[in-house]
Amino acid sequence: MRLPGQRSITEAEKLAEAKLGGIPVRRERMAAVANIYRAAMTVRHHLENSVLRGSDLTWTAFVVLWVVWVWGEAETRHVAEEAGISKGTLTGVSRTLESRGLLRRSAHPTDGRLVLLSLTEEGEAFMRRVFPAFNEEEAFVTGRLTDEECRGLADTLRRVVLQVEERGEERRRSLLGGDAPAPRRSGRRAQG
Amino acid sequence: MRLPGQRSITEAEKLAEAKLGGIPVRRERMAAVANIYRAAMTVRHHLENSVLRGSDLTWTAFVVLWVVWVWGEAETRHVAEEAGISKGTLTGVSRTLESRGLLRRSAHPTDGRLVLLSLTEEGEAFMRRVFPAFNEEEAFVTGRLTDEECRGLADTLRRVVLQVEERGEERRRSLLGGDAPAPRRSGRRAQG
DNA sequence: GACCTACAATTCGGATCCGAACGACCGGAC
DNA sequence: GTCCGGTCGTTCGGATCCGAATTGTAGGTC
Repeated sequence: MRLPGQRSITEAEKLAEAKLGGIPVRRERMAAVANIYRAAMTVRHHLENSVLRGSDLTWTAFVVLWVVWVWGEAETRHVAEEAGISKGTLTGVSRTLESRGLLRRSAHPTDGRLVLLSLTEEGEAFMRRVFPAFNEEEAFVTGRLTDEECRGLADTLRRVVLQVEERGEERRRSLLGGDAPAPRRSGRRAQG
Repeated sequence: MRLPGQRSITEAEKLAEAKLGGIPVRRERMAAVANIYRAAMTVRHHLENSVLRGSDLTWTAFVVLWVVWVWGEAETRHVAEEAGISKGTLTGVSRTLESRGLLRRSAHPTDGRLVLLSLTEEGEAFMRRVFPAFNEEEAFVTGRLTDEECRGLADTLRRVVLQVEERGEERRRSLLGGDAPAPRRSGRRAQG
């Protein structure tokens, strides 16, 4: 059991504490969000530079393969949603994976708007071979946690995701106060 | 108190369970890593489309500003490390921020190799104005967690980061078995 | 001085990445 | 049939993003 004073606060968090002396801050919330993102990037970096490097796959490409693998066959918008990328990004990633022979893109039999993604036999073989190694590294990065801590962690994080999925859109609307959201500086412009 | 059977497993996790029936998998580890990344992307997306959208700043640009803000003045390699991006990416991001008048780049007084980053007065004012709103959204996304759960979450995630930081490099070396890591398919080639 | 190793930021090829605009398609109303 | 609102995937401008190659400086040794 750790006492609060023994937590291993990072150097950056200490500096933030000093800088924010005069500003009211919800420090536990700040620390929680900062560490969610830091852990995610650290884990991604480790996996990209261990198991994925040998196959020259990016994290995103692997996630897309994984989603299609467990779903069997899926419509692109659902894959994009589950993989956490935009539809436009998926178009590019799935083309890359198709060119490597791992993914197949086929038309929906009755709805001409839809495109279905599925793994080729080579893609299936790839996942059967690489996923165990991937899972080994997942075990490595969580090596300082017990099984029960992993379950608790996943459960806690699911509640964060659920909060945003169920209340996020409403929240963003109320923050804008009815105004239309500002367009991004980058991105496609109206027809020239 | 939740019982194991009442955890809100996502649909994808159920499908993975079925697909992996014949493969030995450390399921708690898989769920932990998957939810770390999913939560990180969900939170990032919400913040980019709420407080950051109005200022037309990306998450990465904001993180860089934040790091420089709490550090006061810092060398670029340290900022890149802390922000979780490569030095090359920081060169581009800091140039973008400089062009908007939020960040200043200055030469180190004695070491000509170093570049120091600091906020302009406009950048300081920006952070004093935007950070409280950012922190409000951090509180929103963690709204279903208690203060104590946030502290526990941050503590658990720090242990994941620590594991990779302290053992990751050695681990990646041993996985490669002494071989040099394969180069990425993308990236700069030897001089043509 | 010349030379060399170490380390700094920058350059840049290729791949992502977002999201607004867009074109193709669906399905119901008329 | 034609229209028309809604929903697909794709296109594409601009910004990231990585990391190997490169350029430049530091701090020696000779």
